Amino acid sequence: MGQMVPKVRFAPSPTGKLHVGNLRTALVNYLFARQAGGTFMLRIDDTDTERSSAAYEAAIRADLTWMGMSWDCEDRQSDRLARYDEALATLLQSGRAYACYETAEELALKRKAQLNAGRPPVYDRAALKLTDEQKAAYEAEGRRPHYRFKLLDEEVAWTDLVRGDVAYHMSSLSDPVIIREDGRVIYTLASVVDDIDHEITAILRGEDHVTNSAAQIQLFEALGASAPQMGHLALLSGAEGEGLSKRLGSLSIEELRQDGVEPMAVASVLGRIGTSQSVQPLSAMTALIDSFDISAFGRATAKFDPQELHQINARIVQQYEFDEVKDRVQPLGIDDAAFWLAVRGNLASVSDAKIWWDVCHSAITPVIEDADLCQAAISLLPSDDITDETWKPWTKAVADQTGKKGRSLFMPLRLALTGQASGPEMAGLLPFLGRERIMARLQGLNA
RNA sequence: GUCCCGUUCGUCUAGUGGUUUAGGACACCGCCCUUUCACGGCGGCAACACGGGUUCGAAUCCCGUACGGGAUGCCA
Repeated sequence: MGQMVPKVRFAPSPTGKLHVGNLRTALVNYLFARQAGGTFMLRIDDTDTERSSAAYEAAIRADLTWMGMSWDCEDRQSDRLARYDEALATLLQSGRAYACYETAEELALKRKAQLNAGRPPVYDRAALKLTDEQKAAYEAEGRRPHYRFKLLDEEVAWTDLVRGDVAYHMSSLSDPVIIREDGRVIYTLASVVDDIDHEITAILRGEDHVTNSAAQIQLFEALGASAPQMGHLALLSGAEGEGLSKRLGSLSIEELRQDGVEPMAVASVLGRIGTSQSVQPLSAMTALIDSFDISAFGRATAKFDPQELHQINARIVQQYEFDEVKDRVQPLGIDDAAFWLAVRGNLASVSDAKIWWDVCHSAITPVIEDADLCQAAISLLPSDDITDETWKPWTKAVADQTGKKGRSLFMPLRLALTGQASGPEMAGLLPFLGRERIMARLQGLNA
């Protein structure tokens, strides 16, 4: 079993945008498959037709593609409805599924009553006792049945890929509804049927699914299959410890992308957070794949800090060669490898290069902190071509003449030449400024 | 309410009864390097949620408490 080639799936429901919690699940599945030379499948879980939309599905695909996570095959639940009907028939025949006629309101009422009585809100299986006459009467009334899967009252145990031995008593669980009153299948059933048909070997998902998994293990067995391996990742929380995975709006991947976050920064953080491996800026997915280890994931909720993401991002950006960002900076008007090299060390995002491009190519308002020093600099600027060799002798000469050194020598020049207190190495920036701007800015002129 | 799960430096964690003055990474602070910032090098600060118990000995085992998370849907 340990030698089998894994086949895993990421099964989003297209009812919202991907957020960091979702994407982490996808990434873990992807890495798990890729490391073992297995198969990574994308499955669209669109059984909830009311909430699903094509736009969300497109957004999910776009996010995965942007991340560089390719999938080997895909399927969608809405294309497989006939298979779910067959599964229901099988279950009905073996007595593991049964028709129910309560309305949603009646069930809500029952739950409330149980809660008030201090009992767990478990479905009482009243429908199991219905006679054929009673069922006929409901049907005559216009009620359509929904179907539940009959849980076996026993302990379900499995060895979880991340949590180790897990055991769950089914007594506090309701028989899950698997087919709605209107005939549409519910995820609980559809997912199991798909996993069987697609021969999924491991299900890696969030810890919010543990009770689902317990029930679904019985479903696998009732359908004549054995359950795949299960792995339940601890959820991520925000800085305040609040749950993240169910918060649709928070930290969408689309948003991160718009903020200039690199896909590998996202992968570097999400692939390592909550594990015993340290988060470090990895510039290639292969590095993450090679080092992936499902057993390194902890069981405790990990805090996701967007600031850490941005730090990792900056370091990845600073390592890029011009060729790697060419396609993105050219539209900004930047087509100069030397310039990229000169400024990359101070960027937080690729598009920040534009800030320094503008400093070199458009007018700015210089900050004159030490006018005397600037005058000295003007008179001492070498007359030959300005290169990255110019800065050192020039500032040396200014230092000799003015007696200034260190910060008091340096900062006024930086402020005058760039208008900013920090930035890329001045020696490298100087050639791109050009003599004219240098002279003008040292005089305090907008140039 | 009930059922699961979790709780070690600011953060992610190592640690499965003695080898631990609790280790690493990131962050932070300092020094060095660089006549800015960053990078790099060196160093530093900093944690076993609480209370009982078991034991010669507990971060590690047991019980309880607190706090947090998840589940409890004709959502996924």
